Order: sequence, then C-alpha cells, then structure tokens
Amino acid sequence: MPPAGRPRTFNREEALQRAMLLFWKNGYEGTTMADLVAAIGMKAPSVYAAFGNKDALFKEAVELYTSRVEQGPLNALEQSDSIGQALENSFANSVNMMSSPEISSCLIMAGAINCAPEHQEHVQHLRSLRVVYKETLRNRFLRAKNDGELIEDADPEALAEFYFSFIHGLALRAKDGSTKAELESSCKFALQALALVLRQSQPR
Amino acid sequence: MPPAGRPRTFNREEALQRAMLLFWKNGYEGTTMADLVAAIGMKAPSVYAAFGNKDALFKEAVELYTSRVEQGPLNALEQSDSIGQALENSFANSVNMMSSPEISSCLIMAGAINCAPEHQEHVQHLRSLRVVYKETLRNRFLRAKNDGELIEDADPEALAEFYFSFIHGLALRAKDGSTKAELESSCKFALQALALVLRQSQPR
DNA sequence: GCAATTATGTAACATGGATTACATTATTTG
DNA sequence: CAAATAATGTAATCCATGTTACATAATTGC
Repeated sequence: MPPAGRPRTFNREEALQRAMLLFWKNGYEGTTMADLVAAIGMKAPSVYAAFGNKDALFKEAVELYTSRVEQGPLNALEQSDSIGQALENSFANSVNMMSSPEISSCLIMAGAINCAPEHQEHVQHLRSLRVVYKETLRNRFLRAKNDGELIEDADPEALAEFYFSFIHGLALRAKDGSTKAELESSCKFALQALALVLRQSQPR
Repeated sequence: MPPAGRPRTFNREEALQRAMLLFWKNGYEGTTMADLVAAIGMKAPSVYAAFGNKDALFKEAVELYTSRVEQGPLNALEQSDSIGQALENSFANSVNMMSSPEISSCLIMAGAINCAPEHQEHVQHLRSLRVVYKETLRNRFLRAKNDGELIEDADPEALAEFYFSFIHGLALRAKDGSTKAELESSCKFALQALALVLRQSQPR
C-alpha cells in the first residue's frame, strides 16, 4: 500500500546514482546543488524533499559508492590467502574503478583535499573512510606476517603505510590524467617490490 | 627615490609569505580573502592594491613556494650522480617540507584536488607544476638508464610514474595526519625497491 | 466527493565570499 | 603651500550557491 500523497515522478535510486557519479567526478565542492538537481532532472525542492540537503545527499552517495565501488578493492584484499595475490587483485580492482574515462580516480581518496576547512563534515567523513582502507591494509599485512609469509625484518605497519601511500597516489595520478596503462605499470612495480619482504621469494 | 604617494605601511614580501603559508595549509579554496587580509593585517583594498586579486596572489604565493620549498626536492633529484642517492635525498627533502607540524603536506601535490571544475585557472596551474615534477623524475630515470645504472628490463617511464605516484601519495598521507616517522619508513621501503632495477645491486 | 498527505514548479531568500567606490590620509615634487 | 600620487579604512556591491515559502497538483482513505 503506497503512502497517501502525490507519488514521486522520478526514481530515487536512479537519482542517487546520478548524484554519486557527479560527486565522483567533481567532488563535493566541485558539485553544486544546481548541477545535482539538473542531473536528476527535477527541481530543487523535490531533491531536497527526497534527500534532505547537500550533506545528506553526499553521505548517501558515498555510501552507494562504498558499497558498489570501493568494496571491490577492499574485498580483494581479504579474499586471497597470499598477500601477493591479495594486493594484486586489490590493485587491479582499484585501477579499473579509477579508469572509467569520464569519471576517473576515486571519490574517497581524491575527495576534499585542501578544499575546505578541516572541520567540515564531509572532509572528516572521507578521511575516516580512508582510515578504513588503511586499517584493512594494515590488518592484511599483520595477517601475512602471522601466516609466515613475510621475513622477520618486515614491518607490517610500514608496509601498509607504504602501499597505502602508493594507492593514494594512484588515485591522484588518475585524476591528473594518467592512462590505465601507466597506472598498471606502476602497480606492477609496486607488486614486484613485495618480493623484498616475502619469505619464500627467490632473488633473481 | 620612492614614488610619490602615501607609502605602504606593511611589508609586501612578508605579506606574501603569510599568504603562502595560509594557502599551503588550507589550499586555494580553503583560504578566503578575508583570511588572507586578516593574516596580512591590513584591509582588503590594500591587499588588492598590492597583489591584484586572489588568483594573482595565489600565483605569486605558489611561485614563492616553488622557489623556497619545492625547489629542494627537485634540485636533490639532479644533484647526485647515483639515482639511489638522488631519490633518497629528494624524498628526505620532501618529507621534511611535508612535516612542519602546523602546515603539513605539499601545496602543489595536495592542492585543488576535486575541489573545483577542471577548467579553473589555479587547478590547471597546480597540475602543470605537478607535471614539472613528473618530468624531472622522468628525465632523471632516463639519465640513470643512459648511465647504465639500470638493468635492461627497467622502464624509466614506468619507474617515474611509480615513484611519482608514491610521492603524490605521501603528500596526501601527510595531509591526512601521517607522522614524519611513518612517511620516512614508507620512503625507506620505496628506496629499497629500487634494488629491483639497479644493475649492480646484489640480491640478498 | 472531501480531507489528509505528499510531490512539484516558480520564485524567491539567505549567506558567504570576492571585489570595489569613495572619502581620507600621507607622501613626493614643484 | 599646492598639485599629484598612492595607500588606507569604511562600507558597500555583486554574485554564486545552498535552501525554502507558497501555491498547485496528484494520490489515498473515508
């Protein structure tokens, strides 16, 4: 039984998806409510009625992004038993999502950098999501160490920080126009470097 | 002979330096003219008279930043004959400049990401400066290959892209709160990875 | 059909932030 | 001292952008 009142003439999910794509492409500050309203194809009051305000819409968009896009690299990290495979899959996943021609980069990694005072809500929000990725990476390296995949000297925290820096940089390179091939060759080298801390790796 | 007219009551260079520090800390969009005017300690018309407008002031601030701050890592890249030393010095230099407690990160690398439409002038400007860094890195690797420092298989372009991604990421990690120690241990690993492509390196 | 409810479109309002008009003040030159 | 020149402070103006008031339209339940 639909609720009383005039029914919506647009699809909320579809509208959210369009908003997400815009935010992905241009970030929070680079996307105006006018842009969003136009992309959704309705007038401002309808969008406000459906989503609240810009902050709330952004939050929902980021949730959609997280579940649809960011989850890929995150899951890949955990699904393989070998740390090498895990990273390789995660990177491949990241590069793919960063390489859509019109959109490019990563909403979370490349979002709201140096754009607004630190205390603004969306800045904190994105940062906390970056922390999630970092923690996932960190836990994966701790597990690898535990599993005996890494040499004694290997420092999982440092490795996580290194690979996270690299991934973070990839997102910016994508934003700055690096091709998929360039991103991929970067990743290839980053993965080769893992040999330096793998226990069973055979030096060439 | 000073020009006719009332003399300025503030030091232009000092004002520019303060503006640069603000832009460094908060980026172009995160810094308002009101902030700048307050930091300089004058009223808006005086600042406009001295610097033109926000864009022009930003441009001058970035020039100051480039010559005073960014030049360090760039010079370090070229001043050493060994690619390993060159990178090590450049990274150390970068980490130092990114680690000032109150300021942190890099004006050029972390500036104007996903904050404003691509076509805005300051966005293009920062991007072009990033290209300079990338090109310097690329040329340094080409030279290393030429000098016989690298193995046959080494791809200087890919190496440049990788290390630039990493440096780019470092800037964001710094912005996101990584400690100097974390940045340093990341760099250490990144430099160890160079062994994979160094001709004379002895595998362990 | 009528009341209640919710969406829509038009047209505003509110705010923050870049920029400037104008009168005034301080300095050099003649 | 007068004229010219340039800086200063006050107080606006302009504009983009987020947000909402209000009248109207479409739907449900009685």
